[in-house]
Amino acid sequence: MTAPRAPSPPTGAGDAARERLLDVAERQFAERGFAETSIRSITTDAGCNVSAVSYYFGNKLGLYTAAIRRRLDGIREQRLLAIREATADLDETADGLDRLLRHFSGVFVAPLLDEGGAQLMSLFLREFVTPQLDPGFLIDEILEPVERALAEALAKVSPGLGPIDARLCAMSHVAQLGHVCHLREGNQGAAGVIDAVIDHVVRFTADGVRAAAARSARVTPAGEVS
Amino acid sequence: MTAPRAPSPPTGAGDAARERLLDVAERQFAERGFAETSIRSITTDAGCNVSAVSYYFGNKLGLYTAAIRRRLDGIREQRLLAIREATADLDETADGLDRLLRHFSGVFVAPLLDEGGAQLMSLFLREFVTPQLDPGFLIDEILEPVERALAEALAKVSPGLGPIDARLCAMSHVAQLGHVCHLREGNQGAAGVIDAVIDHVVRFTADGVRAAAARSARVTPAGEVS
DNA sequence: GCGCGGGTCAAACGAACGTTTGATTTCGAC
DNA sequence: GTCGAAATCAAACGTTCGTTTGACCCGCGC
Repeated sequence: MTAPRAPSPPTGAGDAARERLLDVAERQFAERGFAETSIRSITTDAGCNVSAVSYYFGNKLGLYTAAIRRRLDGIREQRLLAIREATADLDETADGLDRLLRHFSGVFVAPLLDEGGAQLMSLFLREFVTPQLDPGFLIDEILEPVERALAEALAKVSPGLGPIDARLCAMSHVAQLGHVCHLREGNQGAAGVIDAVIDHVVRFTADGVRAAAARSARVTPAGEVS
Repeated sequence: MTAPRAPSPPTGAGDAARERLLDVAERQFAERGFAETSIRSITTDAGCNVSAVSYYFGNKLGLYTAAIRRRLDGIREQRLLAIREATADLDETADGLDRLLRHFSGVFVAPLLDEGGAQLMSLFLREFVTPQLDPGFLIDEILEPVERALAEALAKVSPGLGPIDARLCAMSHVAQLGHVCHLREGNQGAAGVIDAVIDHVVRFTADGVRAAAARSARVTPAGEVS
């Protein structure tokens, strides 16, 4: 009698059908959303039986959750790593802010340019707007950690920028990048335009951060750290 | 024999049930999305029969379309009016940029603070991410006209700012405001925090616009208009 | 050779859905 | 009072959905 009928999935890896299901589910959930995608459509594309979903993932929501979780940690760690890389060799010249923003932005939108990467962003955007999981799940798992790390990095490379202003500036930057992802998903603008827009976003944020830092420095007397 | 069984809706207004259906549909579609909301749930809340939907709107998608259309023009015109108002009395001091951004941003997020206004923004966000209508419908109907008008206004109040930079800066500003709407929808941050965030966004964009205008003025010799 | 369990399958189940039908009610015009 | 169209209704239709069932296949240990 089928062992893994329990709510907990059976194994962890090694099953070919399991991976195929996750691949197809990621694509179809991203293209059409959770409710508009049927289990039968996924299993047909994956070349297996409908009962494979309940066998490996318990139910439809389990498959959806697994498809998101499989990618979530990777994306977040890529972004956090990009921040660390850009702030590691900081003791050079004064263009640390520009290098940080440019490197981070490149990593942020990189999935958009890959084959199949845009659909991954679409999957996250959908879960962000129409949560099937716990509301705030994606905020806690990606948005908040990345924004926090970016805020700390901004404060590090921008003398005089207070923590609150750094947080707000990080929000502004992430907001712009997310908007670019929106537009790119809707086939708005060819892939070549993306680079120009990213260039603008990096300059725009850098100018905003510098102005905020200057404003803080004017309030807090110069030479005083923190 | 029922007259308006044709795909075209019967009357235009005056029916109480019709308006009740639109009210309930707007709320439920905003809360749960198109596919997750059933006609029976809407008609039950509206206190009428399921066939009223096909009677007044043809089918479920017709009801959804009517619910969006009913609000779309109003929101867009409010935003465009806010831009015109802020650029009309321009021949005053030099703080035209700040006044424009502050006024426009206030109107943009105003629906969020009303009772029932947040759900309206949620409805638009959902259609933006998971289009049930023609893809790009909302972009053409709201995003593009508003961004274009804002870009023209930015160029007007910012001497030296080229049209392309103006467009990009308008995009950056709208992106930040849309992000605020996202967070507000997810109950992130109390209503009081919104004002502080909007203050930051206005300052942030103003700094970015001024820097872009200064950069353009450096490339294009001063005194030369366009 | 045999048994056993993981993996896969076709088939069916019950529920919920969007839509349609045909009758009934409502109501102003005459 | 009567007629007709608009409006509303209960009921059913056909489809699709997520999920479950029970049998079958295959490879491995003994």
